[in-house]
Amino acid sequence: MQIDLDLLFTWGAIAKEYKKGEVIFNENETANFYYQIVDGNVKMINSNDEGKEFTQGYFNSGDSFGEPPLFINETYPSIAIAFQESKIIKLSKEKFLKILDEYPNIQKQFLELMCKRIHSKAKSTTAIINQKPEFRIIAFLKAHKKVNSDKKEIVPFTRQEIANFTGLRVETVIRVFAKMSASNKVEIINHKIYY
Amino acid sequence: MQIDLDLLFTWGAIAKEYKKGEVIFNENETANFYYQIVDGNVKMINSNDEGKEFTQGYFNSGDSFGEPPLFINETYPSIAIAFQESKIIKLSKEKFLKILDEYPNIQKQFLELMCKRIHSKAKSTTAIINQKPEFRIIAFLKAHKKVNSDKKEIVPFTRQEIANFTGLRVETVIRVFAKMSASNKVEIINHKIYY
DNA sequence: CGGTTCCTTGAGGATGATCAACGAGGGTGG
DNA sequence: CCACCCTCGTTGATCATCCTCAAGGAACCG
Repeated sequence: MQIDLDLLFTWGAIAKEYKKGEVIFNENETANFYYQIVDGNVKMINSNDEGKEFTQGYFNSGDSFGEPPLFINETYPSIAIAFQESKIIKLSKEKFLKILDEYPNIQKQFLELMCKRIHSKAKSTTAIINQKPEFRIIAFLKAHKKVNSDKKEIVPFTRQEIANFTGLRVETVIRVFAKMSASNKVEIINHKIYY
Repeated sequence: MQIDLDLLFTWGAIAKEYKKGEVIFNENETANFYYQIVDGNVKMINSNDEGKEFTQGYFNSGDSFGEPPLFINETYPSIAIAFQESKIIKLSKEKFLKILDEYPNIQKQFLELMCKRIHSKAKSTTAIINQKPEFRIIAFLKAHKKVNSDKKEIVPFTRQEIANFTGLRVETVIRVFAKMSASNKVEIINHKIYY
């Protein structure tokens, strides 16, 4: 889902550059802007007391993120961080909500987007609860596979990232992949994972 | 969120009675209806191979449920079961989508509802990942506390239900509550939990 | 090259799951 | 009214699993 860039700029949006690792918004902060990535990518995470990280989601060029709190007067449940150097469009909450009022079609697309998010969150939560690390990891791999072909593709995530997504530890992820490789569920060539 | 009953009936909705434990829709089933509870309540769950249950959510009188797949052409990610004898309104997907088109205000309310769901799912997933059973349970208690008073209220869930929600086992839940009672984080009077 | 960042392996320990058995309460029908 | 049943709560013992900690090794990039 993305709103047309020209439209955004017409309504007074500005583009901002974020450095790698820069915080875009913080947990518990009030939501004042609509964000849409022009170029780069963003991760949303939570970290607990001991510094363990949990990744809520990755967002790439063209994606918007952090919308839900705009609609319901809630603070952000997670931190958003630029994962690489990124160019991101910001539009004030008021203007954003006005756009939705003016263009019912855009509103509908957002409704659909939110439904997709709920659906995928329901699936991933189920996978996480299901305990078995291998199960969690396979669910992650399936969810993030671009094409649905049978052909194995390289997995563009580090083991640490997969750990953060699945709520496991790096070492566990590594050991599970070793087992999965032995049973031909994935291929590992030169440390790179193919699924 | 609920659509006005008269409006629903005008559009051809019918009310159906479900017995306690009756399945309303199944996992992986195609979504053909909009459901709204008139009376009773419904739980959405997933169970894994070993029969362990995970509760995605409870829904009560006035709530609608199972909407996301209607918008995105996906199957249901979970099972919906009547938790008590319940009276539930069904409206065909086509008619439901037409209502949303005709009444932008209703569509907007659904958008807000979906945002609330995402928000609370983000919060509960974070709590679950956070590992520590006590942490998970406290998050559950907080999320389900009706009033936000300091006064302790009775917790209207069985330990099994809390276990299913938090992804823990009953015995673990019991032992954690025993500890929490000792440290005055909850009160337990006659097996009933107050938080 | 030299420094990051990422990956790997092993040993040991903590913790929640599992299994099994029993207790307690509440409702129902004879 | 009480005997029974059914659901819910409780407890202890044992086990499997993943986390932790520690120490290196490999790959990649300027």
